[in-house]
Amino acid sequence: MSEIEKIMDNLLQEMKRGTLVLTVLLNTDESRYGYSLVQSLQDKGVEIEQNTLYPLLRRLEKQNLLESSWDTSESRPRKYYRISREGRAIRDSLLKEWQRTNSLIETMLSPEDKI
Amino acid sequence: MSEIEKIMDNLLQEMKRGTLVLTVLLNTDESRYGYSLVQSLQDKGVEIEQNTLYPLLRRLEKQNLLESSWDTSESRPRKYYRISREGRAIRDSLLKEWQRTNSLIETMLSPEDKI
DNA sequence: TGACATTACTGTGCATCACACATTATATTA
DNA sequence: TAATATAATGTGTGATGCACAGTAATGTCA
Repeated sequence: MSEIEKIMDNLLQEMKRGTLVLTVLLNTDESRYGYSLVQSLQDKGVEIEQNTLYPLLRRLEKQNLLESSWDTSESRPRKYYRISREGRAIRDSLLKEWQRTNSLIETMLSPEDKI
Repeated sequence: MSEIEKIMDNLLQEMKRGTLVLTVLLNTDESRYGYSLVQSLQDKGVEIEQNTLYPLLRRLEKQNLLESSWDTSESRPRKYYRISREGRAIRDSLLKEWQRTNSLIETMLSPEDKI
């Protein structure tokens, strides 16, 4: 991988980081378990790996943005996560901020701003 | 500051991080020096501090995404930065990725996705 | 039986920003 | 004249958080 590709990768990664939490919070209105979240996010075009998502889920639970419960009725036990009240508040704020930033970027693209 | 506010701050910060580089690259089509960039970005609603921007500018220069030149003709010397050819390529890719992510988020908000 | 899918968890390293601090010069005001 | 504000650039440290590279175990299908 060339130097410039490495730099590009880093920057893309950095950009993705900020959106991961929002993405998760936008997809846990219904209870979800880690593995299924990985699958469905990937289906939607969000590249996320297990070893990124699992620690993230646990962190969000610790911060009380997600609630969890085990389902042991099936053969393989699954840990289900669902967004909490606080999580919804955070999600909405993050969303607002995202949209604000998006407007800013659009503005920066507009012709009068480009000279 | 309450626990939840701290969490919120962290997340907002995290989200901002990924966009800083793009923001800078979108505002250096004309030569700019650090101080003026801070001012104009703040005017546009992008909160950025000197001690964040200056290291960032130097990093981007090191990565050849920005080019710099000193203007010593005025009383106070100023270091001007301008986006490079590689910088433009990176900027365009980042922008595409941003817009792609924005679409994803919009999709996640759509009713059929919310059950 | 062997390969692959499903499901969860962990430890280390690297990159980056925020915060605090430092430095110099000029302009303004007390 | 002294103090303060503004212009302008720089550095060092700490916290955070993801990616990468694993481990582990069960279920399914060829």
